[in-house]
Amino acid sequence: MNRDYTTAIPDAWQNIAQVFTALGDEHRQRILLTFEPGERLNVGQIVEVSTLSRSAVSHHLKILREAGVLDSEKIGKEVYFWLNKKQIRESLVAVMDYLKTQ
Amino acid sequence: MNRDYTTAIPDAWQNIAQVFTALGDEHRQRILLTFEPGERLNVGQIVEVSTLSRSAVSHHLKILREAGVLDSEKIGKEVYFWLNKKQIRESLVAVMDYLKTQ
DNA sequence: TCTATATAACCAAATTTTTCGACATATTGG
DNA sequence: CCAATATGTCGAAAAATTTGGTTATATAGA
Repeated sequence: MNRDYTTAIPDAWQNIAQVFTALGDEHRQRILLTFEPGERLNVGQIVEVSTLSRSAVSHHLKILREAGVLDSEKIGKEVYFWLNKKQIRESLVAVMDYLKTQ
Repeated sequence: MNRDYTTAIPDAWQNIAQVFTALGDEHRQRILLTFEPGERLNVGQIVEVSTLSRSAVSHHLKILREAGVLDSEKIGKEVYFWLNKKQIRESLVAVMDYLKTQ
C-alpha cells in the first residue's frame, strides 16, 4: 500500500487530471462530439448547436482548452477551436502505461 | 459539424463518461494511486492513509465502483477493493478508437 | 473614426458535489 | 444472544462548479 496519499499525484499526472476532469462533464463531451473529423469550429457555431448560453459554452471551452483537449486560434473576430488529438492521446497513453505496471 | 447535440452521446460512451468523471477528482486519483500492483485494500486501510473522513472515502469508493474503475468483494466484516484494469483499459481504448476516426 | 460583431471576463444566483457526524446494518467472537 | 468492529446510508452544511446576464475588449467594415 502506497501511504504518501498527499503527495501521491506525480507531476506527469497533473495534466492528466485536468484532461479527465474536462472529459468528465456531459456538456463538454457533447461539445467534443460536435466536431467532425478534422473540423474547426468557432464559438458561435458551438453555441448554435448547444442548449446552453454563450457564457456557459465559453466557460466549458475554456476548461477544455486549459486541459489541452482543444486548441484554439483567433482569426479575425472569431476564435476557432479544434481537437488536440495528440494531447488527448498522450493522457490516455500515460494511464495505459500506468496500468501496465499494475 | 454534428448538430444533434442533445443525442450526441452514444450508448457506449455512457460508461466512459462515468469513468472520466471518476478519474477527474483528485481524491479519487489519490485513492487509485494508493494501490500497489495487484493489491487489494479494504476501506479501513484506505481511510487510514487518506485525509478524509470515513464517509467521504466511502462516497468516493462508491463512485469509483459504480464507474467500474474499482471492483469490490466483501470478506467477513471487511470490503476489499481492487483496480478493475480491464474496465479502465476498455474506456481508454474506446476514446483512442474514437480519436482514430477524427 | 464610428458601428456592428465575436468573444472573453466578471459577477451573482442556481445547482451539484463533497464532506462529515450520526445512525443503521452486517458479521464475528465470546 | 450480546458486544465489538467494519462498512454503508442519511441528512444537512460547506464548498465547488455551472449558468446566464452584463460589461469589456478586439476586430472588421463603412
